[in-house]
Amino acid sequence: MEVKENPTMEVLIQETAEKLFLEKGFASTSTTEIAKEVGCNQALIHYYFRTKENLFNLIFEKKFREFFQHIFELEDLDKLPFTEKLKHIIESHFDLVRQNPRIPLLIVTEFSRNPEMVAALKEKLKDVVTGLFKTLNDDLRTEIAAGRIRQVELIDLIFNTISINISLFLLLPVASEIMGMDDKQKEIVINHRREEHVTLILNSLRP
Amino acid sequence: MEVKENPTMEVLIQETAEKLFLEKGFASTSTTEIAKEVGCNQALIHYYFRTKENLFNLIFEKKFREFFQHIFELEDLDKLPFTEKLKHIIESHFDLVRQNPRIPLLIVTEFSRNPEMVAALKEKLKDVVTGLFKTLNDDLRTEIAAGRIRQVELIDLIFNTISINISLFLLLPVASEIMGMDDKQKEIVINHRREEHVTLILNSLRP
DNA sequence: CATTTAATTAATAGAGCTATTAAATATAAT
DNA sequence: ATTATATTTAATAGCTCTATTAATTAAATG
Repeated sequence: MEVKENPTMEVLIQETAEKLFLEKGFASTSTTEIAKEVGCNQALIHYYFRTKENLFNLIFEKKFREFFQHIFELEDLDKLPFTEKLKHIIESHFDLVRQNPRIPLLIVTEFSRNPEMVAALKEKLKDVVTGLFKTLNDDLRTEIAAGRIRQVELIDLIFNTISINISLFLLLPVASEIMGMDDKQKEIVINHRREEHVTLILNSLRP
Repeated sequence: MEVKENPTMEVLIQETAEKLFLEKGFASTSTTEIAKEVGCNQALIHYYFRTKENLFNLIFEKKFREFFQHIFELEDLDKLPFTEKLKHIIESHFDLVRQNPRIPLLIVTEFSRNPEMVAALKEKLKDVVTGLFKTLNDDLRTEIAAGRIRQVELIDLIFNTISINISLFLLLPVASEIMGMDDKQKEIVINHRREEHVTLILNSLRP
């Protein structure tokens, strides 16, 4: 095993492929194009990854896992009161999506191309999900019982959070074009929405 | 001008193309495939529409316009109190997306392929948008002034509604696969979420 | 009916894409 | 230094795709 000093061609290809697949999806990205952007021969991609599908699946799995792991990798929030905890979860999910704005789209579009792939990955989520969900659900039940929060299912709460966060970064490119916004304005909107999402979810939980 | 009795080849092609483009997007749908599904010669598609891009743009514009027009084609809600009006808007937007679950995805993905297209269509929205938004915003300001609703911008309210509605139908295919849901269960979830979306938005507006 | 026009097909040019193979070059090992 | 191994490239087979053209069939018109 050699130590990787400078970016190896293999990783350079993977990084470039990742960028292009996220930008344009599987079908619209050719190995020829990846090679051109990397500055290497097109056959090299097949030398390292054999098929385009292989390369894509590798990247997809990695991104998929990273993305969902981060969602549930929350530091010890135990000490915080429930709404503070929730606020923290919403915000860190928001930040995660902000840093990976195209991954939800990739997952959704890849799913129509190849439903088995996502199905195959669900196992990897099971335990990670049950972990956080169990304690969070206990907390939620306690709050509801104490009358501090309206009757609501955890799954709905999570769905609301994910929905509102991913939609922003899904729609922003289109919306900003329609409204003629520059980068600075987008930045302002994003920061504003970060607060709005917390307000939306937390306010909606009041009994 | 002839009366179209049976579906003409031209419209049959358009309908089939519409179906396939919505299912698999522009890049993954070939004119060869459309022809095969229609049961005609592949050249016929180019005879009627010259290019694949042409055919796609035609369909895209039509769907785009239909979709946004329906959003703002609300019957006279003037008599209703504000929250009732809002409830109605959320629900009818929900129903619109339910009937066209893949169009938001089409718009978003097409936008990365061809940003000018969406930019070009924004004109068609301007007047339609300003119409409803003006009166709705007046209502909203009145409610806020009267202390019946928290301080909120109309644009955020609309963004919240659109986000939560489109996300459901974007994520449901993936989520239902991960959770192993059948059609009946999906139906139940959809109906449940329809109520939850109204609750979420309306509750969040309380001062 | 004869002729013009429209609809449809067969054939194919031309391009790009994926994947493989064999040759060339660089790197490591003995 | 020589051999072995790994990396990279050139060339190309084999597909599939889009678009065009010319030929064929069907429909409409005078």
